[in-house]
Amino acid sequence: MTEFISSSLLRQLRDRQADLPEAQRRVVQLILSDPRTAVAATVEQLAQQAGVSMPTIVRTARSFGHDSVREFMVSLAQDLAVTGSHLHRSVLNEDTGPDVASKIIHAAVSSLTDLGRRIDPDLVDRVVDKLAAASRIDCYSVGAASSFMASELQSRLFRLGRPAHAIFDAHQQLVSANTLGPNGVAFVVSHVGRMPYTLEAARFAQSRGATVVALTQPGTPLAAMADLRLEVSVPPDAVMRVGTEAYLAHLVMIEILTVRLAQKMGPVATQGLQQFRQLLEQHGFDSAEFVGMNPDERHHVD
Amino acid sequence: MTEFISSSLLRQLRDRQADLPEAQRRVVQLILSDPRTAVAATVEQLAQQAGVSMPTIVRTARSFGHDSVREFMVSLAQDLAVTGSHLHRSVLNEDTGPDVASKIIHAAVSSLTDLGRRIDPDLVDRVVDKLAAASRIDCYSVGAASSFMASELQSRLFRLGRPAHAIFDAHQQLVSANTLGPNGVAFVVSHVGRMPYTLEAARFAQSRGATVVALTQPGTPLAAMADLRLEVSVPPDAVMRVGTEAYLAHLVMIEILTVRLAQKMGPVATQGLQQFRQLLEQHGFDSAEFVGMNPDERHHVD
DNA sequence: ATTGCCTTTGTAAGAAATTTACATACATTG
DNA sequence: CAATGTATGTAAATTTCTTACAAAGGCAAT
Repeated sequence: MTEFISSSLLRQLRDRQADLPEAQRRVVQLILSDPRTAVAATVEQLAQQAGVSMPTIVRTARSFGHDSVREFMVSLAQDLAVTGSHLHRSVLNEDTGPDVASKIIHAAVSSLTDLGRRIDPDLVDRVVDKLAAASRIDCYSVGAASSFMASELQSRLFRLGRPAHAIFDAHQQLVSANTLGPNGVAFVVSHVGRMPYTLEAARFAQSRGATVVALTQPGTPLAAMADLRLEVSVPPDAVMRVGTEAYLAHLVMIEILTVRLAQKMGPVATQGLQQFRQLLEQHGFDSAEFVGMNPDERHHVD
Repeated sequence: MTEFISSSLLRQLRDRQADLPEAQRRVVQLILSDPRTAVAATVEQLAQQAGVSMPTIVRTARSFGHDSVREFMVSLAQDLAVTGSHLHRSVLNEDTGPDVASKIIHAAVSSLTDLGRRIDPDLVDRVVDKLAAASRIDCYSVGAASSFMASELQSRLFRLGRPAHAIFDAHQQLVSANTLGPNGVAFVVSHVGRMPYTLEAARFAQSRGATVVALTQPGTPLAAMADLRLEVSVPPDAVMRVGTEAYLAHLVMIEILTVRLAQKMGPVATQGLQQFRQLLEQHGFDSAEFVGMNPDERHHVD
């Protein structure tokens, strides 16, 4: 239903401005220098400020593939809301408190929208089908972060009635790999994707007929060997920024997978979940804090 | 520098439509029924489709505090880019794969932008100052998710040279609380914020003079007793409880805190961090995988 | 070097869209 | 049942956007 917007108009403006004729380049520079003001301006104002004629504004809009200035502006406005005009996203020392918060949030948001652009629904569905049919799903991971992801995934799968386990210990991963068999799935979560022991376990599982699903970034050894690659690429971190964006992307990916799985497994699973939650709450547990959430609660499938 | 946009225009449209006169209500309904088309439409088209006159469109724009239709549309476009028009954001059974992904991502994004709107930079700075000055920072948490958050926080603080510990065990939380003292900080992470033991530990720490910082949702017992409340509320229409969105918000909040802390602690800390990363990478590690790891867990990798 | 063509740009007219001014209809209240 | 106020539409006025066309400059081929 909803389409993701083409691709950052702001970025296009920045990247292609050099190829443009003089007058249009000035227009682009003006827009780039203060996009928030620019979206609100009329063609006349823009022309005046950039020191060009009105038709040049129209031409500029057309240069970027829009039929009318109006359309171009709408596009720009949407883009602006997402990227917040932070083409330079690293936090600087002189940034004030609000700046820091805003930049970090914008970076997070744009990494998620990026995920949305890159995601391949067919691949997701193939993974989901695999998960739905698997005789066993073992989630391997390394590192605190990935461990959390793996156990989050495991608990969600488990609550959907799928036989899932989370395995963090390298040795136990090998043991698991040995027994997965042709209908088993080894779901490996590792952003870096080059942890020898875990890789070895995955390869072993694969050699015994299991399917290896990898949640990792593109170009890693893990991605290379996996049967199904859920690739999440994240912009390289600037100075102080550490992997938050990868976590966010992983979490969201896991949510997408499990929601889709719940949906595909139909009302039976969905109902079961609801009952489960009620049960938990009757006993005074808070299901959410308990084991992460179930997909059904948030995006209740009905 | 960057300002966050007022507050969801789409939501306003939905909520206030009942109070509007007939003709304007029809306009709002038309917009709401297909916002993507609406932003691109002209006043004339809109008027025709809604079965009203052109001035009514102008009036509607003004009803929502905008001087011109143009301004109104820009606002709408920005809003649309963020919330993706999913006012009803639950996933439906008939949604296709792309729909599901899109809805989930939009939900995640809008919960983050929401965080951006609500965040109080002064409060953040007060917390940061506390963390910078603390003689000890103990991070308490409960549940798989929060545990991850707490250790993530701990390891970041630790790498900034702050004496931080992550404590998940209720009993050990009490022990810690006993020894924190007046310059200590108990940083409690719990979205639900009503876990008796942990609460007790926090109260105990407080009674002994320590500062209690809480990362939780508004209105919880934890929020009520904390000295400094970092409140994260999941979007109001998020039906049930914690889910991915709360995690995302927590992670981002932690990032904001630690980045700000690094910044305030000056170039020394920042440099240290950079050197640390370089060191890791020289040794073939990817710093990303380390994030969230306790230093003593490092041997898992390699 | 000059001609001719192509590209870039601006001017000014034209078209389209938006806003205002005003009039009408309907309801509400004294 | 007037009188006032609100809600709406009509049509004109205004603003904004687009097109047509012409001028200026550059580049290649003669």
